[in-house]
Amino acid sequence: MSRNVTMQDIADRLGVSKVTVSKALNDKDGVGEELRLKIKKTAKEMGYRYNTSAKSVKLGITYNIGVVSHEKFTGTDSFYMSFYKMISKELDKKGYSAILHILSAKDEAELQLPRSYYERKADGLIILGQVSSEYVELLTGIDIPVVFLDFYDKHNEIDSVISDNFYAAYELTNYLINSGHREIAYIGNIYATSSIQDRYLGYLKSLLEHRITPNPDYVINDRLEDGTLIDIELPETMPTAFVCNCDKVAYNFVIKLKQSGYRIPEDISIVGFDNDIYATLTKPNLTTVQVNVTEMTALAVNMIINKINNNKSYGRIPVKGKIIIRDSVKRINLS
Amino acid sequence: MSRNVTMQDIADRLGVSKVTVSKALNDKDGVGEELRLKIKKTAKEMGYRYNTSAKSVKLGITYNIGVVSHEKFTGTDSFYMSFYKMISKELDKKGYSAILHILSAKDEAELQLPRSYYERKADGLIILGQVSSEYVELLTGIDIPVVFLDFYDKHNEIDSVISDNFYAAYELTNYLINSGHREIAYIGNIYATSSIQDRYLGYLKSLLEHRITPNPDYVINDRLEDGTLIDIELPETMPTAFVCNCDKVAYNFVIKLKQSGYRIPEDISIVGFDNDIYATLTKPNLTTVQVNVTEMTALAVNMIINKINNNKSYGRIPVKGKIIIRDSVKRINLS
DNA sequence: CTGAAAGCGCTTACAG
DNA sequence: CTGAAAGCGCTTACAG
Repeated sequence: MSRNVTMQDIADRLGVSKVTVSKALNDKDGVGEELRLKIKKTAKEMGYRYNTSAKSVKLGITYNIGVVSHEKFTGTDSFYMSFYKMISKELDKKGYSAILHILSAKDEAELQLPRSYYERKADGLIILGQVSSEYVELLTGIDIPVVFLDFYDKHNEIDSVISDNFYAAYELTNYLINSGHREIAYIGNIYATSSIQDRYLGYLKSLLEHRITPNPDYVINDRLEDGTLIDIELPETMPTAFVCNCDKVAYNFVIKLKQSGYRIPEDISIVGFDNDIYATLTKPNLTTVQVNVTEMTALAVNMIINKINNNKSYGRIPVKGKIIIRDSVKRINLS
Repeated sequence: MSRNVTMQDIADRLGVSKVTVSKALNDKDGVGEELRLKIKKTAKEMGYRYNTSAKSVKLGITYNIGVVSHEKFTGTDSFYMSFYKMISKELDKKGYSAILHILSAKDEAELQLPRSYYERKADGLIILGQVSSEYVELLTGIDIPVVFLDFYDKHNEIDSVISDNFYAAYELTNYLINSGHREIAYIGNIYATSSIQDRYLGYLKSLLEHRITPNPDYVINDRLEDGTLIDIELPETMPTAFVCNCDKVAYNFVIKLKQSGYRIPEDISIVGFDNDIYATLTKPNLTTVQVNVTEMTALAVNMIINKINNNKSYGRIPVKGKIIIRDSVKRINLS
């Protein structure tokens, strides 16, 4: 357990220069194959550990990526924390490390950037989930690359990977209509997040395409703009189906419907979004949409690394989700 | 958005030396108060960002902590991911960043340490959750401090913060006995993790203290040693109460009991552990134990930082949990 | 194929 | 209170 073995130490032991050691360990040209092997072997024997900091000073590259997510999205049963986990694994594969920064509401309001930025600990930032447009504005002005994940903003210059909420909601509503439903409501605060909004728009497109006149009473609020869930009010006249903006809300809503005496799916059909734990906790199990976390993660990681290396621009990249058919939708006999 | 402002740049602008700038920005002695203020102001104006890498080369300190957690503990509804989130926030408060490393079963078996170690990206490691004893052995031999969180090993030299599973299970079982129960079973594979084992032992102590002879049929397996949950077999003669090693298992078990025609808590009482999402998903809501994540996190973070700075040793520190009384236990009339 | 020199941005004694 | 000098461990031209 020798303290701080350096390239110089290896060089001394072998009677070569540290330049040669550096080349050998980094698999660069300019070292004989035999010598390279010997150097690597000696490095291992001596317990050499690469000093990333030293490399960073010289090259200005840390091989760290900061991942920023708002505290309001990272509760106990958090989708984004498992997203972060995937990002961390994916970055690790590519030789990078992931530094998480939970963005507090206070720091967001005061436009405080994460430590990894102020202290040059990261070469780029992945923003996981929505932040205020002021904060987006701030992020577009900093001098390291930024990629937005699962969220986009009206700023057209930002690079983002999003799940194709619009298209998925459109398909899901089509599915409902093809199952014979005509009275279909949407549950979600369409001003709270762009996800909820886009899902609403996809729902709306499906309605319009099928010449179903949208009913304003059928757009039902589920939360405050800060994300706090509120009690969902049933409309005066009930539709035959509800599109819920997420499985959790669907779960709560199904309980409420049952308490009001409705049977699912006999009386009321329900679809959710996310395919998270609530989808199968709900009885009957929810027909829902599964976000393709794996692909989104891979894309975002590739984007940030490419942006770091050659400053590429990508724009907004939607990733298709997948409809999971389960037992919460009734097929209505068409008259 | 000037690229790469350095201390030298600030010094030049102000006609002082970079040494003075360094002292001012680090709040060290040796600069006039007025000059210090002027330097800080100029740094801000010029958009100076501290270069941690450069500091690290000189000082050998990265202000990063690696957090290592086994992939098997970090599923979708993961307790450990929210634990990690707390750690990240707590470290941030102290000026550190948290680098997550998901330990794959393969890397664990091959005794591969995380990148943050091999590349000197971290000053210390927090191990979140159980790893194999070979891996623990490996970790005790490395030359940066390590703190184990929510897990300990027979190695007595390791520093660890654990929830006091033993004591909590003891109290929980006492509560059952005080409620009139005498036939009490324990559900959990007592060889799978030290948590499950300690909870079992606390249960056992309570039994012994109350002169209740332990019944071997009342220790019931719930999982394979790799963590995969298995179907729980009901004992031939049913006890009046079950201590489940975690809420999730309790949740599944309650469903099974109901399917077999038992009512909870009228026929069978149940207690869980963890107070996670499953505690309130279970109907009736579970009486359970809440792990004090906040305090455990704060302790672990303090420990690792103190170990880095003055190599202190702590040993095994248990943190008390809190019993949450809900509706899953029946008070039996004592004859 | 191998290596001497310069430099990345910072901090730490030490001298004035 | 202020700063010149040395050095942390590495990499990048460049020369041999």
